[in-house]
Amino acid sequence: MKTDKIISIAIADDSQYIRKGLVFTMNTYKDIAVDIEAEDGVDLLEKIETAPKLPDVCLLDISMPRMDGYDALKKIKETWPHIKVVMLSIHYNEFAIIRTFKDGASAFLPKEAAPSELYAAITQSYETGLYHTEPTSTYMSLALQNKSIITDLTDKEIEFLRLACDDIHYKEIAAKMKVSPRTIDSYRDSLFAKLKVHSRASLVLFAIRTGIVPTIAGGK
Amino acid sequence: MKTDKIISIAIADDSQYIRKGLVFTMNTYKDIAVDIEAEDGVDLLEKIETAPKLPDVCLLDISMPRMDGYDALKKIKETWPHIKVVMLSIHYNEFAIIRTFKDGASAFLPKEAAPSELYAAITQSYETGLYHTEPTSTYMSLALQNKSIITDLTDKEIEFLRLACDDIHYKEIAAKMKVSPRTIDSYRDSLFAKLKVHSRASLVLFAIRTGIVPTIAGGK
DNA sequence: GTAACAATCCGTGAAAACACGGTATTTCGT
DNA sequence: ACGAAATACCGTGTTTTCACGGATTGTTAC
Repeated sequence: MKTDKIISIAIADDSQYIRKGLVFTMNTYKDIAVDIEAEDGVDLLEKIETAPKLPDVCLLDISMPRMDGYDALKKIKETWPHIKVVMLSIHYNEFAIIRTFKDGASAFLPKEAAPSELYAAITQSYETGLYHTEPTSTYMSLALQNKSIITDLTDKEIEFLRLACDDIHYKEIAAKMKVSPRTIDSYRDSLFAKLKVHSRASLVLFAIRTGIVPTIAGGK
Repeated sequence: MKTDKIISIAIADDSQYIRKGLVFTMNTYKDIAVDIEAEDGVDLLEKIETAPKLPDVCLLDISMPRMDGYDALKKIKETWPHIKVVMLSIHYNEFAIIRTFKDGASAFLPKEAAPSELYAAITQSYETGLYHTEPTSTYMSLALQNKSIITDLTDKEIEFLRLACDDIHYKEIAAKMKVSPRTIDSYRDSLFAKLKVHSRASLVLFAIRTGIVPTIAGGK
């Protein structure tokens, strides 16, 4: 490595066994030290605030209770823009990748990434602020050219999406969102167009696969 | 412990970091030895077959590529009925629990279970063949009294369920299953009744939350 | 100030999904 | 060999979902 500094990292993941595995793996690298372990976004932010010194890089999962990785990333980059964030998630798809890079992530790896790739992502993010792999750079350039499947989703669309993942009719969603059922049709139609799907079942799949709605009930 | 024998266990989970965390955790107990590590059901069965001696207990995840935990459990109990199986999964719900106990599982723990509970489940499964916790024994007695939400799902219903988790109409599912669209209606209606839901969106949620359909696309 | 764009809202008709109420056929215990 | 129960199958009508085309408001760019 260019520098002999020891990179201080924080790890946030709700599974204690994954945390243990990651800490164990990272500790095999001499120039990396795991200084913070957190089990969700809220926990992570608290621990960063009270730590004697800020971490250089955060390793973030997406699906976590209380505060998920999307929101934690946003907060971190707002508060400490120089902290680099490496996403590490099972939700490895176009939407999640574009969304997190837009919010300032430095890298995005799938959860099955090899330790050596994780190490490369952390050190390069620390040194240059960015680490791209084949899928992530492809998605990014498509997004820049507006050729991406997915453009931004609005807050209303995300709210609708969450409510659509339940055993209720659009009429009831309209009541909960306090808008007309016709407006719900519009949210749905615009989501269909953006995601290139044609059924509510597909919306549910999208919501779960991106982590917008938790896999397990009552998670978020 | 009653016995001073060292319990030989096998671990199957598709995440290398979870495997590492579990091995690390289990190795802190003197009377447990992790002798087999596998990344999916197929891998596990191969390794059990070629091992110098059979494991006493298997620790099984549900969602894995190639062969999932449901099928791996079935194969193990068919081939080596005396091997005890402890399920350890994020899919901790009534359906998954009842289904795996019917197929001969000895215990079912959620993925966030503490190491001490995991240890208790393994040792007690080894000694008595069963380890129940509050949720699992409640679900089991409800199932015995036929008061359970979910009775068994037929093979056709599960096949339909998998196909329903896609952006296609029932008509196309009927074509793929080579039955009339009316028959598809029946599969759907009987699933609605068994699961007490009223929409296809809910079927998708059920399929993902039980692990019948993988969270990530193209997984199984 | 207005063109361009995005977000919100809406009417209508066609298509799909869903509810209800059935009939064969098979399986299984006795 | 029999009835009970589970499975596979189907017709019809209602409700919901979806597609298409359009109107209104608010924001930004110049």
